Parts: sequence; C-alpha cells; structure tokens
Amino acid sequence: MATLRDVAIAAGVSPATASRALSAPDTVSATRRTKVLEAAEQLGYQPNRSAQALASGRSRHLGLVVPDLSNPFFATVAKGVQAQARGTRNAVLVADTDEDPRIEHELVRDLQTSVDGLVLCSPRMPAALVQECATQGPIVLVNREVEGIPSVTFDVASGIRQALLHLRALRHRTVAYIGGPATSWSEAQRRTVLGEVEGIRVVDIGHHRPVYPAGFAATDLVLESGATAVLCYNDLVALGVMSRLRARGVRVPEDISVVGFDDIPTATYVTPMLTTVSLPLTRAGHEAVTMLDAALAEDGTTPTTAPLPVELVVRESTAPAHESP
Amino acid sequence: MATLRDVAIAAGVSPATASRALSAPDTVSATRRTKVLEAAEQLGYQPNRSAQALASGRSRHLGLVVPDLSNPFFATVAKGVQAQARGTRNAVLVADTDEDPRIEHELVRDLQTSVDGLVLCSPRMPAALVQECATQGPIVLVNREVEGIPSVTFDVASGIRQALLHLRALRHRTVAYIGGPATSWSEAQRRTVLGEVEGIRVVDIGHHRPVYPAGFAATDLVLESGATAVLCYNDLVALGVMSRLRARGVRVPEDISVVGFDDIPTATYVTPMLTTVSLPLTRAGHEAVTMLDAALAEDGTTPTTAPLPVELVVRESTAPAHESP
DNA sequence: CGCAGATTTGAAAGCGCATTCATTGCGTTT
DNA sequence: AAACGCAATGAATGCGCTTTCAAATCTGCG
Repeated sequence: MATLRDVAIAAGVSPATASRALSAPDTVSATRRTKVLEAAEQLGYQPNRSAQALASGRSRHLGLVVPDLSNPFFATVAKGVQAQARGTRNAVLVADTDEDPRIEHELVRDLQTSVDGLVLCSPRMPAALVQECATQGPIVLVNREVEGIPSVTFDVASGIRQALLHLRALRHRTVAYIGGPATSWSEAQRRTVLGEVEGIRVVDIGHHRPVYPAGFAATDLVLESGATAVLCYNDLVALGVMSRLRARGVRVPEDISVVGFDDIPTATYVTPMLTTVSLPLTRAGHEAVTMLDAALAEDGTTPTTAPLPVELVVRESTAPAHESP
Repeated sequence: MATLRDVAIAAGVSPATASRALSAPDTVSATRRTKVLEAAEQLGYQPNRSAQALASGRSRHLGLVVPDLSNPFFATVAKGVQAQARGTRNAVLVADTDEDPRIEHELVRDLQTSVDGLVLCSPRMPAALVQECATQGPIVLVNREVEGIPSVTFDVASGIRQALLHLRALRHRTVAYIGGPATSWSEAQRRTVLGEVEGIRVVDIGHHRPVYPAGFAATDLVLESGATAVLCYNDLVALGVMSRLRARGVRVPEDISVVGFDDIPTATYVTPMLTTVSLPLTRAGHEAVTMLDAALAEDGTTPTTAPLPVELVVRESTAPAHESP
C-alpha cells in the first residue's frame, strides 16, 4: 500500500506539500498540485484513515445510536443520516441497542471513543444520563428534547391536533387514545394536545408498548369505551388494532375509524390503508448531521431548530362516524 | 483526556507495561496489573482508537454495505451483524447504497479504508467488481455466491421446493411464479427448482422489481394465467399481489393462494397473514461476522459454509385449490 | 534595482499507542 | 553452586499522517 511519503517522492516534493496538495489544494502551487495528484492517482494512493485521525484529532466518523434498526422509523432516520454524512464525512458507525437501556449507556460511551460526534435516538435513556454522555463529546438528539442538548424534533403536537380535527370533521365525538411508553418524550408531547380540541372527548386507554401486539391487546379496551375512533401512538399499534378489530368482526372504517402515527411503509400495504401522521424522518436524519457538523465547527453553541413539520395523510381507515345508538 | 502515558506514570510503570496490562493482562505480573488497572480507572482512561489502530494496523471496525436499510430484510441482517460484532470488535460502519449500483463500488472502496473487513449485501454488483473489491481487503458476501469469495447463503432452493410441495399437497396444479430481478443470484437459485416438482406446472410471470408496486402490477398477469396459486419473489411482492387481488374482488385464500418469501414482520400484520418462507436473517449476520473474523485470523483460506436452512411458515394465505371449472 | 510583505515550501515535531529487543530477575536443573 | 531457561520489564522505535515554524521564493512598489 502506497503511503503519502511514496506519493511525495514520486512527485518530487516533500510529504508536507503532498499532504497539503490533497487536503488543502489551494495552498499549493498549481504545478506541484497536479504533480502530486497524478502521482497519487498513479500509485493508487489511499490515505490511512487511522493516521489521519491520529494526527488531526478528527476521525471524520460519526455515530448513530438507535434502539432497533429493524423498526422502519429508525431505519429511515438512519438512511437520512447516511445520505447527509456521505460527502462531508467518512462513514457512520451505527449501534443498535436492541431496546436495552442497560447496554445503551455503555454502548454510547464506547462509540464516543471512535467518532467525532453522535446522533442519538434514545427515547428511553434518562435525561441525566444523556447529559452525562454529552460531556464526552458532541451529541444531537432525535425525536426528543433534553435541557442543554441540541435536538431535532417533530411537531408531534400539531400531528395529533390535525388527526383530532380530521376526526371531528368526520363527526366523531369520542375518540380513544392508545398511548405509548410513559417515559417517552414523544408520548408526553402527544398528550399535551389531547384535551385541547373542543368538541372531542378523548378516552385514555393508558400506556402501552409501541408494538403490534400491544395494539392488538388494547383493542378490546377501545371497543368497551364506546369510542367511534381510535388514535394510536404509532402505526405498529394501529396495525395491531386493525387486526384485532377484524377478528372481532368490527369493520374499519365503517364501524370505527383508526388513525396511526409515523407513516411507515406498511401503512400503505394493509387494507384498508392506514390514515396516519407522516413524519419527515429522512429529513430529520439530514438535520441531525447538519447540526452535528455545526456543533463541531463552531464551539460552545447549542444550535436549536424549530420542530419539523408533520402532515396528516388521510387514507382509508377513517370515515364519518356511525350514528350512535 | 488521560493518555496511556499518564496511566503508566500514575501506576509507576513504563508505558509498555501499561499497554500490556490493558491489552494482554497475563503477560504482566498481578501486582503491576492491578496497579495499572486502578490508575486507568481512577484517571478515567479511554484508549485513543485512532492511535491503537495506527500502531496495530487494525481498526477493529467492520463494515456493512446494504442496498437499503429500510428494507426489513437488510435491517435484520444488520442487527445480526451488530450483535455478533459487539464484544469482539469496536463498531460497525454501515453504508446504505440506496439501491444505486453506481455509487456502490465507490462506497465499498471508501469504506474499506476504514475497516478491517467488510460484510457485503450487494445483490446487483457485477461479480467482477465484487472480486476486485475483495483484493482490497477481506469480504464476506451475504445471500449471494461469487467465485473465490466467502459467503453466507440461504438454502433458497429448499424454500421454493417446500412452498411448491405445500401447494401441491393442497391440490394446486398450476402455480404462477412472479420472479425478481434477472441479475439476482437469489432469483437464479429460485428458478432452478421451479420445474423440479412433479405434478405442478409453473407459469413464469417474468422478472419484476422486488417491491410492493411490482407485485400489485403483476397480479393481473397472474389472474390471466389461470393459476390457482402464486409464488412471489419476496414478501413485498406478495403484499402487492394480495392488495391487487382484493381490489379485483378475488379472495385469498379461497379463490387463490399466495406464498411469499423472506418472512418480514409485515407478513403477520396483514389479513390474511401471509404464508411465506422464513430465512434466518439474524443468524446470517452472525455467521458473516464469524467468517470475517476467521478470515482475519487465519490467512489465505476462504471458509465456506453450507447454505443456512430455511423454513416454510404456513399461515392464512394458502388453502386447498378451488375446483377448476 | 532593492526591499517589505505575501505566498510556497520543506524540515521536523509529534499525535497515542503497540511492539520489538535487550535487559533484568527469578526459579530449575544437573 | 553454576548454568540455564523463562517470565517480566522498560527503552526505544515507528505506524502514516497533519501541522507548526522557519526558510525560501515570489510579488509589487518606490
């Protein structure tokens, strides 16, 4: 493997000049620059990342921590991070915590030794721990806010409001809400709006895990409540609800309307297609990387952005309320 | 940030001893070892990964290249890789090629400068290019075979055979096959078995992209063929088929049976739940890392493993064939 | 033509660690 | 008791690069 020194020799310049020709082209005269570039090309020179990192103090890697890669929500954010990172950075180290808060902290600390900065999707990690992690290196949070730490969030409240208004327009008066994990920032956001829409009474079905089986199980509670519509913490839960409703012989949307949250691909694969709130997940990934780069460049600032806009997508799982008996 | 030298001084030993105490504990006397460990702990010592990598020639990173992280197939493999890599390695660099073969090669080469070895899920990259990449560093392929390169594969042929036998047992005599991309290794494997099952006539619906809309579009061809069952390249396609069938008023499984491939989570979220071939994706990720480690340790060998076993999961989308007119 | 100031260049000094090699100290063997 | 082998240690070297810093070259102007 050719080293920078080899390139320098081949180009008839010093290693210092070769280094500059490659990383700061305009600090070198045109003649030498082309000589170096040609020599590098000709030798198939590939810079040694470890050496670059050691000498410069920057690995040009960034880290991404997610609870579950096979969850389309996080996978999409990851794609956004990837796309934005390409070009300005070398690569992104991804860590999947497997929804296990215990290893999460350790994993973050470990990852921080290898990267310049971290994008953290960690709904369940206690705020204090997040703050402690932030002392070890730049961090940007996704879909969550913690005092003193930059974050990119979604306008969750607006999403819930849009959903509620949509249901009200369809003459629903009683809607059930199947909540997510009690400790989730995002869940708290949702709940701030539930009582805000006049003319709609929201029945709280309680906190549930944000997964399909939880929706399936919670459905009977919804039915008991007498609500004509269900608002679910996320699409996975909504999917579980729809499945259980069908099993109980309740028709969607004729007998009951269902609204999800997140707009994962599967939402369009089921029948009826799910009405849900769509989040700009890819964009969130982009923004997170941008903010990280900003934090890396400037120093001491905690850039904050307005919550990303969300949008209700009306599909087939919502319809006018049936007449109550 | 404390360096190894600081630790050594605090422990009253030489940097060499400190280094050994941390990375090869049994080459150091118990007394000094504990001294070093205590000093390290006390100073909050974190080894500098870049320096370790430069000095040792090993980054302890491994790379993973996938076409699309938001595809549950690859996401699950990624989880498997993650899980196995944790412990023996530092981290895994993930690269999403966005299904773009053009950037794929460049991405791989770039990633190879940062990792010790690569796990490559790249169904579409030409074999020659794959081989060229393999000259730059250890590579393990997933779900694909290329001459001279270690790979972990699934027993795809067995899966198709199981599906066909299942359908035959249900008295299906004509089944349509919706194929995947023509250049896919996995697709070629499937086709080797199609004609092998006696008593079943397979109607070839041609090659299609492995996505939901493609299944949706191919469905009308299936209906035209007079087949009483459809075998799909993967679950996404099968989902598209089911959706279109419903739109056309064809009942599943009463009028026609549908079989998928991969067993993605969504397969159980739809109604009827999809009969499909389940692949040990997580295990594939494990195996890939194991093989990579083996390739890194020994030298010059190309370990090969038997294809991973697959299993037909019978759910609700298949039923006895209706009587032909 | 000569000199201040700006621009290019190369020598050299690490970055933090692993690792080789020579040295030391120790227990064994005959 | 001498000689030997082995384990434990530290000094020193270098991994390949970036980045001062000072020297060299070039620019324009009086």
